[in-house]
Amino acid sequence: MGIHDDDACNIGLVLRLGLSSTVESPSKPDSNQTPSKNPSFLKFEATNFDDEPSLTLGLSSSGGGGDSYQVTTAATQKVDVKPAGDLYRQASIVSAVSLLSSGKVKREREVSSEELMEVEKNNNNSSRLSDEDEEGVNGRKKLRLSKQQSALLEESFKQHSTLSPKQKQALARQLNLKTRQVEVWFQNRRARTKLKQTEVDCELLKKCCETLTDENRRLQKEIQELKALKLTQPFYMHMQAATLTMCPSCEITTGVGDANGNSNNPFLMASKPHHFHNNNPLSNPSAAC
DNA sequence: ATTATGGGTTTGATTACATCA
DNA sequence: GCTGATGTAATCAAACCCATA
Repeated sequence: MGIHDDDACNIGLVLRLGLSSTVESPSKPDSNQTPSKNPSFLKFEATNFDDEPSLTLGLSSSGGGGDSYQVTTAATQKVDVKPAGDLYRQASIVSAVSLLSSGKVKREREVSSEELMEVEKNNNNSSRLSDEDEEGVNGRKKLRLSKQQSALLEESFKQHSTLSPKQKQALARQLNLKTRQVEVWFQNRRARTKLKQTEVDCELLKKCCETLTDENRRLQKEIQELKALKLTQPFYMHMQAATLTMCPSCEITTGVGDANGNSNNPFLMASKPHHFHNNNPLSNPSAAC
């Protein structure tokens, strides 16, 4: 799966505050969806006190929109595997890399010429089911890739997160590894990249959740204040309501007569800071604004 | 300063299962 | 429907790292 670093930034938040006690996300994933098909879906239920304004924050790999309470991120797209040209282009890199046996890295595996011969021999046996060879004799001896091998694998992974059989074989030859080992390395790399990205998404959503919870609490308080105000001066508020308009996307209430937002109306909400009007995607859930 | 060691982390490998041609 | 190839998810365990005594 090709997960790009900037995916984490490609998140839009929408916050709606309503008086109903339930909030439904129309674009939430199908409940039958298996985790493997939508692994990045996460959902948080924010505070919901007094059965009034409630908040749901979700993450889906599909684009959310409309009235959904969702955070969306474009994650885990499958990357098309192109023909092997890119890999072959790297052959010269590997050749050079294989000459650089510095031995300065503590964990780096020293590869003797005998080992290389052995691996080369094993490369001829590249079938998925026929790589069992030496395992049974020596027990589970774990291979440690050299720094150069790891570097080339990483380089290849940057270009293709999955490899065709021919690409695997070519790369295995260049690395003096078995095809199966290259295959396993890519499997693990994909899995761990995905896990890492999920953790990043999770942290991001936690922060979003905290932000939105605070905002929810603030708006809840604001509603209570307005209700109290309405009770004390019902007739005056009724008259003022006719002069108010509301932004449909972010529900900022403004006066009609003043384009600058200035008003001498003492009951307008504009005196409170509107937290979402900045460029920070984390604290700017209302993309519509 | 050196060494042993225990715990945490990284990573190569295996297994089970799903999907698709 | 069966089969083989290949993918993901979960897991194991060797190798490594590092703080501590």
